[in-house]
Amino acid sequence: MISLTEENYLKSIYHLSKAGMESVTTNDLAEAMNTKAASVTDMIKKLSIKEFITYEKYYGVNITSKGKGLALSVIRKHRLWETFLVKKLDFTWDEVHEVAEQLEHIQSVRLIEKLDEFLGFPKVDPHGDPIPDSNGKFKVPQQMALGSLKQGSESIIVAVKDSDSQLLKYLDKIGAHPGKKIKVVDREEYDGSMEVSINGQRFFISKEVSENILVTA
Amino acid sequence: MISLTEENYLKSIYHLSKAGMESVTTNDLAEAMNTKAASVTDMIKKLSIKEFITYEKYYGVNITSKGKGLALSVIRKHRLWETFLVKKLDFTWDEVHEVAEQLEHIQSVRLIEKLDEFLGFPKVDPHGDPIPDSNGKFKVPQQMALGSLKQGSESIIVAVKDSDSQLLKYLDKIGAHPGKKIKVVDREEYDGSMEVSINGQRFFISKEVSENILVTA
DNA sequence: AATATTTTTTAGACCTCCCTAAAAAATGTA
DNA sequence: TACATTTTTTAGGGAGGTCTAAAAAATATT
Repeated sequence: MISLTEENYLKSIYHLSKAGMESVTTNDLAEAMNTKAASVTDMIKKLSIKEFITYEKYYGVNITSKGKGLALSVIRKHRLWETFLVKKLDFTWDEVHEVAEQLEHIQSVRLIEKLDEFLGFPKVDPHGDPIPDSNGKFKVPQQMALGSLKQGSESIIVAVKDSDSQLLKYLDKIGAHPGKKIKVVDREEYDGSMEVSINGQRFFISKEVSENILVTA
Repeated sequence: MISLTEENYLKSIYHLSKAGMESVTTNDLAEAMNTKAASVTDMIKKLSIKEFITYEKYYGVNITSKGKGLALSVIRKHRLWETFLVKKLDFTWDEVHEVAEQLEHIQSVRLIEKLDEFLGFPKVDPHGDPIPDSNGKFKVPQQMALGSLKQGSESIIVAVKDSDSQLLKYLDKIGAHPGKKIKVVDREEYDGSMEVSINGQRFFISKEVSENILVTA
């Protein structure tokens, strides 16, 4: 049996190792989990005994395929629940994260298969992130940060990186949803800010924002 | 903050005090919670400090109105989720209990209000039990055990007492759902068994079963 | 290379919830 | 009423998860 806390650690380890490639450090994990390094050391010992990760003292953590499988099943549940909340219960996309953090830990294979079916087997969640299938497989989306595009280039929004509620509310306001076309009208090299056009309207967005909008060519 | 375990204790205390009227004993609670009397003593101390119950040594436990409110909100969630599982995800009524036991602990007022709306503000769950509103109010159903009816009497099934999966599967098989008419054709005083007719078909049912079928005149 | 700084681990402790064993109170019986 | 039985509580301890403080290892600086 795996505990709720262990699932959350595993999810963080999975996400951190995707991002950084290198093995995950104790400190990174402590920050991600909002806890102290000492607590992390305790937990990673347990997770490595259970063979969800491999762990070498003073070096860091690597996720095993067993661990990856479990992390992906939690991520699958999280994204299906988010989709449910937005599509069926009319939540806005900035409201779903917190609740999905709880729902992702419900243990019932049948429930999640039925939910998937009920939602029409969606491939991405409301933020544009891919939903793994029951085997943990999903298409790696061809995506890059809007902030890395040259002036004049046009692209389609596919996802939003951060799930911060403030950011999502803002993107909602300017109409920057997955699926929408976005054009880089102007780009300021000094501070990385840019002027973009969405739905024929123009907006100035900061570097921070432009790096959180993921687009495809 | 209230823990998952505390919520479960409170729910049990609520149900036991409904059933027995008297104050709830440590042993009853231990049996209901599948734990030991000593553990119960620990927990009821905590719950009484938090003023969800009053507790007198060697006497027993009484639920406070604060405690009742919380128990009812958990019960509301449980029954709404059961309704969701049956109505939207095509679960059968014998499959829902276990999953609803987990879902009932999800903390989000908004979620449960939206879910209620999505389901069309149902008044009873799939087993015929009333769903409390957000203030904990619900109509106390006029109901009695089928087993207490005289030979020849006709009534309508309103609910099923036990949520045991075996029982529910059996009731499913004979078509004994809430809403259905049922007639006591014959009644055997020796062992309390009876012959009943549902949908024009006749079945022999044991005393145990007849006491778990709740009907209204 | 020696020293200073940062990161990580160990040690010891606390809280929650559970347990077993034994003591205390309540209840039943002769 | 005195004794036996049952119920409940206390005492002490264990597993999961957290923390702070201090030690150990790794890394950076001079």
